[in-house]
Amino acid sequence: MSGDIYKPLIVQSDMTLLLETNNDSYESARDELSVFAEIVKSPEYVHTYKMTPISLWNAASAGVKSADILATLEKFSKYSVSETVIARLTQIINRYGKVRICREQKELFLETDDQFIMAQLCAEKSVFKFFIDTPQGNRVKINPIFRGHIKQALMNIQFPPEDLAGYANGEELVFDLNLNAFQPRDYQAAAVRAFRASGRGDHGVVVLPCGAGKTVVGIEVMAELKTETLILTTSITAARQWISELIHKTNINPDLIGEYSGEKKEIKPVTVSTYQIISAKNKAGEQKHFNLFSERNWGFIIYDEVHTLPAPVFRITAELQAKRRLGLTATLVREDGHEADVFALIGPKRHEMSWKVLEGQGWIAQAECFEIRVPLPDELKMPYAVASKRDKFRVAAENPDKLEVIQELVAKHEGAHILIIGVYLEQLKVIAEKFSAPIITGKTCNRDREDLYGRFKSGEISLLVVSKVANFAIDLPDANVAIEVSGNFGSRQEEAQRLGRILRPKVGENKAYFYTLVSRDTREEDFSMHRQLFLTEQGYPYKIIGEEEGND
DNA sequence: AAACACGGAA
DNA sequence: TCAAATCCGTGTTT
Repeated sequence: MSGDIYKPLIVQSDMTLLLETNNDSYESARDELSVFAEIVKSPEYVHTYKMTPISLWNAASAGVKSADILATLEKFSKYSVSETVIARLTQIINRYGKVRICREQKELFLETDDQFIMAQLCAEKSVFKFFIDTPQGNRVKINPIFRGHIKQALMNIQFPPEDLAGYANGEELVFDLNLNAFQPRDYQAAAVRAFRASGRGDHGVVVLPCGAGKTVVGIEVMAELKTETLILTTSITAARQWISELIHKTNINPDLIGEYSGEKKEIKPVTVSTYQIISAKNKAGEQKHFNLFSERNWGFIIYDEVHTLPAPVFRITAELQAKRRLGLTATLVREDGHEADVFALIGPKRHEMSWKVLEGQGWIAQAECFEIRVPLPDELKMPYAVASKRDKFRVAAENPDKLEVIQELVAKHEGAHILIIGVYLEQLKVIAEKFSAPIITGKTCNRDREDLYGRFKSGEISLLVVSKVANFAIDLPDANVAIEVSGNFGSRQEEAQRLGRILRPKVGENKAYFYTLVSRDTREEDFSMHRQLFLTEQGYPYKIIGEEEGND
C-alpha cells in the first residue's frame, strides 16, 4: 500500500476523487469508478468524482462489496486511502439491505438482523408511524398500503431497504415476440436478465444510451412476464412509438393495445399513456384519471425516461409497490435531486451499458465532440458587461460571430447531414436565412415536419435548423454532424439527448461529429461545462478549440 | 367525427 | 435564473 505518485487518483477524505486524465490508466480508472461514484466536475486535466450515498447504494444493490470498492481505490490511488474514507464507505455500503421488507402470506413485515437498528427505527417517527403492531424480536408488521411511503422514509434516514416482499400477479396476457422482425441484441438480453434476477428482481431501473433500443428491453421483459402492462411515457409521440414497436415486434393483437391520452381514452390489456394525463387534476384539485390504474389488473408497469418523472407520478408510484415495474432511461441524473425517490419507489439500478462499450461493438456511431469558444465581438462586450445576470446568458448565446464558425463547419463537412440546434428562435431564423436552410420550430405543423424530415433523409436537404423540438421529437432523422449554437443552461440530459441524435450507426464511415459553440469568457462557459459532465462520465472528452487568441 | 384554435399547467 | 416547448381540455368550425 505504499504510495505511487504515477498513479492517476487522489482520494480525499470528503469522499471526492480526483482523477488525472492524461494518465495511462485514466480510461480503466474512469470505467471502474463510474460503478460507484458520480462525476461532478470535468475541467481539462483533473476530473472530480464523488461517492454519494445513492451512487454507493446502487453499486451495493448490484452486489458490489465495500472491499471491492476499496480495492479499486487502492489500485489507482497515489496515496493509501485514509481511514476516514474507508470507515465512511463501509458504513454507507453496509447500510444497504440492513432493513428488509418481507411478506408472510398477506402480511408485510419490516425486518432486520440487528436489534440496535430495530431500536433506532422505533425511535424514528417518520418510520414508526407506519407500524401496525409492536415489534416482535427483530421484525415488525407494517401496513402494505404504505409500502412505498415507508421506503421513502427509510431512505431519508439513510437506511435504504431491500424490498423482498414480491408482487401481486396481474391479469395474464399470452403472446410471443415476433422474432422474424428483429433480433434481440446481447446487451439487451443481459439487461433483461439483470432486471429479472430471481428473488430481488422485477423492480428497478435499466440505463441504456439513446438509440440503444430501450423499448426492446421493455418488450422483452413483457414477453417473459406475460401479463397486462401499463406503459407510461413523456409524450404522445413516444407513446405512439411504443405502440408501433409493440405491433411490429410482438404478435399481440393490435386491438388489445390502447392509447390513453388527451385524444384517445382507451384502456386495453396493453395501454400506453403519458405522464401528463396522469398528473392532470380536476377542478377539486385531486388526481383525475385514476381509473387508469384501477380499471384493469396490471401486472407490470414500464416507466419510460424514468429520470423525468413528475412529482404526482411519484405519489401514485408510492401506492403501486406491489406491481412489477421497470424504469428506463439514458441517464439517471436529475437536476432536482429526486434520485432518492427513483431509488426508493422504482428501485435500484439493475443494469447499465456505457456508450463507449456500445460504440466499441459498433451498435452506435463513433462520436467526436468539440467545444468551440468564440470571442464576443467588441461591440457586444459593453452590453454584456452591463446586462443583468440573467440577460448575460442570452447575450452570450446569441453572439453573432458564431455565424462565421458555423460557416466554416458547414464547409468542412460538405456532403454531410448537418443538424443545427439552438434555443432562441430569433438566432435560429438568422442562421436559417443565411444558409437558406429550412427551420423546424414548435410552430411548424406536423405535415411540414414530416415533409422536411423526408427530404433531409433522402439527401435533398443537407442542412436543417431545429429549435427545442429536437429535445422531444423522437422521430428526428439521422444526421452525422450536429452543431449546437445555444443550450438550455446546465441541463446534462439535454446534452445527452442531442448527442444521441447523431449516434445511430452510419453506413460507410461510422463516425459522427458534435460541435457546441460558446462565447469565450462568459457565463456560457460555466453552463456548457456542467452540461458536458454527463458525457465526460460516459467517456466522451470534449476537445476545446479557441482557448487562445488566433484560433482556428 | 375530425380538424383546428386558444388558454392553462408545470 | 430564461425562453420555448409540450399536452390536456374545452369550445368552435367544417
